[in-house]
Amino acid sequence: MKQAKTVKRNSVGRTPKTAGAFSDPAEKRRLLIVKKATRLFIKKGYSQTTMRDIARATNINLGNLYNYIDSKEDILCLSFEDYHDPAMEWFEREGIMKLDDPRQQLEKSVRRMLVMIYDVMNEILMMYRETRVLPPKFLKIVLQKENDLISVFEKIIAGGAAKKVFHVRDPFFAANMLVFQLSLFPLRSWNLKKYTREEYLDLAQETIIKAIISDAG
Amino acid sequence: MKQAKTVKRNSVGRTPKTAGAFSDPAEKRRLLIVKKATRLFIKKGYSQTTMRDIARATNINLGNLYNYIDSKEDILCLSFEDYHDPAMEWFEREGIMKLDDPRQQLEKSVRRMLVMIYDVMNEILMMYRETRVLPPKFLKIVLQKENDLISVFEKIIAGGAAKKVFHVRDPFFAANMLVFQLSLFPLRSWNLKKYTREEYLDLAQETIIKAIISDAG
Amino acid sequence: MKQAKTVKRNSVGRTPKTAGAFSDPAEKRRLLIVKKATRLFIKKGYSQTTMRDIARATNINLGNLYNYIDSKEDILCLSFEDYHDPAMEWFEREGIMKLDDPRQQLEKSVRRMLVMIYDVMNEILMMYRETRVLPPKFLKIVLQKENDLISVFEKIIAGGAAKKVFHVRDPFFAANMLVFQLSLFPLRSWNLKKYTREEYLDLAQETIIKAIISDAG
Amino acid sequence: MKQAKTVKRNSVGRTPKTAGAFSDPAEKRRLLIVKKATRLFIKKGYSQTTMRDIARATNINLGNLYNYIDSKEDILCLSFEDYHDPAMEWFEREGIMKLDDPRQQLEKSVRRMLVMIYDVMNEILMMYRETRVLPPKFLKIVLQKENDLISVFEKIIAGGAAKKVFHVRDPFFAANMLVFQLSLFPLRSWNLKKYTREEYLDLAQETIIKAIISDAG
DNA sequence: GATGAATGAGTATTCATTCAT
DNA sequence: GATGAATGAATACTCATTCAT
Repeated sequence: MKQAKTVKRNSVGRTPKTAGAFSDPAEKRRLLIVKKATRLFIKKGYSQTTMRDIARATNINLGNLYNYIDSKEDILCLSFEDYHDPAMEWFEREGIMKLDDPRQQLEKSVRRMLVMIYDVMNEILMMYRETRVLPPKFLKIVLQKENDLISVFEKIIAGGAAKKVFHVRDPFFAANMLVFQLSLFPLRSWNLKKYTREEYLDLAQETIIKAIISDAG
Repeated sequence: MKQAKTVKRNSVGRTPKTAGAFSDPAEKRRLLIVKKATRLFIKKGYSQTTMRDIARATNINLGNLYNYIDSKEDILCLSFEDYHDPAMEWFEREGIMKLDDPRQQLEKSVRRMLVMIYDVMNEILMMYRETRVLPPKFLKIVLQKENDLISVFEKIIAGGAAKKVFHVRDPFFAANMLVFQLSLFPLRSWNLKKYTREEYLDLAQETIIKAIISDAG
Repeated sequence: MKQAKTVKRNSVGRTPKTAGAFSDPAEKRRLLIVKKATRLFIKKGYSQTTMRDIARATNINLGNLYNYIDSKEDILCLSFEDYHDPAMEWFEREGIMKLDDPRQQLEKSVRRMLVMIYDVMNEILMMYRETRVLPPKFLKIVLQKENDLISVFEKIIAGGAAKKVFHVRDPFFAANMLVFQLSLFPLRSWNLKKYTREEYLDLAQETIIKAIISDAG
Repeated sequence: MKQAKTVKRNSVGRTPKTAGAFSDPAEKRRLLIVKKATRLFIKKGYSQTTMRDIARATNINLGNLYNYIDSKEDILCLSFEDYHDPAMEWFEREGIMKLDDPRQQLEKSVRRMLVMIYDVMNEILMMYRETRVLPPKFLKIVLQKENDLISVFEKIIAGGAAKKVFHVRDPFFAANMLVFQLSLFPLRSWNLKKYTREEYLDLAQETIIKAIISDAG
């Protein structure tokens, strides 16, 4: 919040991801911090996690921590990053948007997203909870990424509707609801414990897709 | 060392709601505190809201505040209360469970819940975010109330399925998804601003119900 | 500490003890306060006892309390009073100082003091502990009263020494030690629990007197 | 929620006293805190001494204080420690218990204890006053140490009684009284100011011992 | 005299962040 | 880069005392 400091403050605006990024020991250290801190944020909440907690968890001296990150808030921002990118990359990689069959397109996408989200459910929950703490500038970026995912689904739905395979009145709204439904598990896991991972995935997929496909009304 | 306080500690054990409750000026004051504090929790988050903030917002002296509430946590608990009860009361009052037509039953219920939730969206969002801060004992109560609502919808869905009006594989899961979908607006309002209240309500209702009724798969 | 307020502030300088003192309902109330507060001071210590505690214990409204006493400190002062007077009165009443036999004089006095102190041991302990809180002016009075008792014993001892019945080098010192020894039980009761009241009284009396009488050295 | 602190919490469990303890600058700092705080406790009482007072007195920043101690109570506990150990160590070192002559044994012991107590009279007084504040667990330890001293004297007295040198009915009681008498000066110094240190020591020693030795009754 | 709400200064403790070494 | 002590502002909560009714 303070000010653009020196150089380090690439955190929010960063994503260097140059080839050498992971061989950079400083980057590696930063990653460790974010990972451990995220675990703590998940367990105790952002506000209740102290820098001392993070120092202890990472085995990095409290003062030294600040050689890698700028502020506690900074860690949260770094923690938020990268949770959408893998999703978008998967769409790219799998060439989903080039599929002809809308139904297959939808099914594959929904299944994949459900799986990805299920596996990082704790992080998702944390994000829902701690979003408010984000600095506005960073919040915008996060919301934009969320929007990107919604746009992808909007396209898929609109495409299927054009081909009369899907029956939705408003593709944008449907995409919003769909993406929201993907988070059912992270936000309600306390009530869904009786299902196995596979049971959940099947049920969720079926329920989500039915609303797009069916023409009942 | 503490001491058995006085009676005040009705917070977790429920507000009395006796006929005279609202004529009790102390009760009124407590209500004011909770209301103003809730606004602050919504705006800044629970942890970031200080007791001084609350004192300022209520125009009640900081020390005096503690004549009405026991602790900051206490205020949060009081704030959580009463958000589910109106829902359950409505079901009772309207005799929803006695309706014969499952479709009508479902439509009326979903519409009503969407409306109620839309109108307290900020409070709902706050609850999603601050749940972790709740003392375990109180958390249990809150989750139980949430469960009550799910149970009602589970009954409606199971009833309609028995009559072959609805087509769902797992009524419990469907009820969970349905109740979750009701919160679409509070949790994603930032992306749904382009819809008017009525537009949103119609779209949401249609989308939610379609997944229950349709037999496509 | 504040100031000599109105009239009420007779507390420290008081001892009205007029015939009507106890029929004065205000005085009665004050007495109740002091008695109950003393109990609390004994149990929890002066600093740890709050005015709210005292209000609860006396069933007198917190604000109303201040119609009878001036301050918390005031209560402590009132509590200190009157613990020496009964002792001095006993000496007067019994005509101890007029006895001829120094040994009998000493024995009767020591026994009586031991009994009196044993029966208010908690109050004595409290006084040892909370003396520091007393306002200097009042402290002086208390110490003076303590001194009065020492003086009485000094006279008895000096008298016995003159008659060659007692063998002490320094009657003033001996009196100091004697009066101090009287408080053995209040200050060390945790280690003397195995004695009955009578056992303790006998042992203490014997030990105290032996040091005065004997000529061994 | 707390967290297992670090190692610091050796307070109740005793200071390590390893050879290097005093070269440890942190230990030195802690010692400074305890020493300065003890002075304040003596002067103003524990409850009336604030952490800010202690910070000011030690010239250590208020927050920084907590890098060395865990709580205010912790300081009091640390302050209580070590006041009995030197006594017991002296008995060991001087081989007092191995002396044959009970009278010499008693005289040396009483003299030494009187001296030691005289020189820390303020601390002793403080302990009498603030004992109540101690956490029960720690209180037990303190009382045990007190008991150790009493036991030593009990042995000496019993030994002398067996040899018909001392004449006491109940060695345990006599030891209790004796140890109590040792504290005459700390608790009554306000009335003994007219004696020099040596005068006091001589008088006290004589008085205490006479009660043990003499067979008058 | 009785009530209970109000006041405001104070309390121990915490914590993100900085800095000298 | 690493260390751990230092900083100072903040935090929830308390309490003796006052005051309007």
